[in-house]
Amino acid sequence: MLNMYCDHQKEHEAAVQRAKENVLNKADVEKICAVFRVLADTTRMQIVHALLQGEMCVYHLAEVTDSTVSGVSHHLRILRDNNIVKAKRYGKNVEYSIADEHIHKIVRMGIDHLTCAKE
Amino acid sequence: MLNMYCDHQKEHEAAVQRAKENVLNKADVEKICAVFRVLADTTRMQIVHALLQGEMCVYHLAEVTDSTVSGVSHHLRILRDNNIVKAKRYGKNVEYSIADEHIHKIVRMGIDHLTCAKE
DNA sequence: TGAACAATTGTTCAAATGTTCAAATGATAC
DNA sequence: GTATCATTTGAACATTTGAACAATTGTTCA
Repeated sequence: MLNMYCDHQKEHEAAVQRAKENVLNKADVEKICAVFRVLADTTRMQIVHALLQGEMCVYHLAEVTDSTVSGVSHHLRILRDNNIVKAKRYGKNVEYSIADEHIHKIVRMGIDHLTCAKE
Repeated sequence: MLNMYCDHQKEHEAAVQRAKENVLNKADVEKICAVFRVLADTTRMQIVHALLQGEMCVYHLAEVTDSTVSGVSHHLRILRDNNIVKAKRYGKNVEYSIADEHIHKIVRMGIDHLTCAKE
């Protein structure tokens, strides 16, 4: 009998109820996860972290992150497509920067979670 | 000539300098990314979001997220291994909850980023 | 003990992902 | 126009990943 499945149902009924009422719709979940998915790659995280220090071109990003220019460019495309960084062309060079104040906060939070976990 | 590579080097020199001085070490980057990687899956995001409403068992989580108990259990293992949720056994049942105040904030931030992007 | 329930684990497979190299595009200066 | 620099793109490859199923472990109660 399904209703008997969880002995603590009464205690946790309210939480389950709230959870069912607050289900995020599929599209929203997908969008939220997309941001995290983009930030879940070490090379991209390094790129974003570098850009928190200021505008920079592919070449320097490759230097700082110890990757190839091509590789970084691929990652920058993903970051751009997801509105995490933005690009500006100055003649031959393209300078990248963080697109959104939220990204600062999200990354900062990730770092905080790390340093807190260390203690 | 490498030094000539970026015409804006002078303007962005400082940022590059700071970025090089602030490089996160490999292990730290990996740990930060791990959190994001775990939160980057739609099923896991739904699980975490549900748990933000309160403690819950696998069965209810499967119900709320419209997945199989087995699948949810696999995901819960990943979430546990990464200190995102914690488990408590009450007799036959295991109740899960969010492990860390930071997770609340990180997820909240992800949702904020979404709603802000909508406007 | 065994029966029934709750949850976890192992394995397999298709799909998605990151990295690399070579080629192509964009931009400037001659 | 050509030459050169800066960046992007495409394709091939290896790796990682999540979903699904069956089998297993842990717990309670008769």
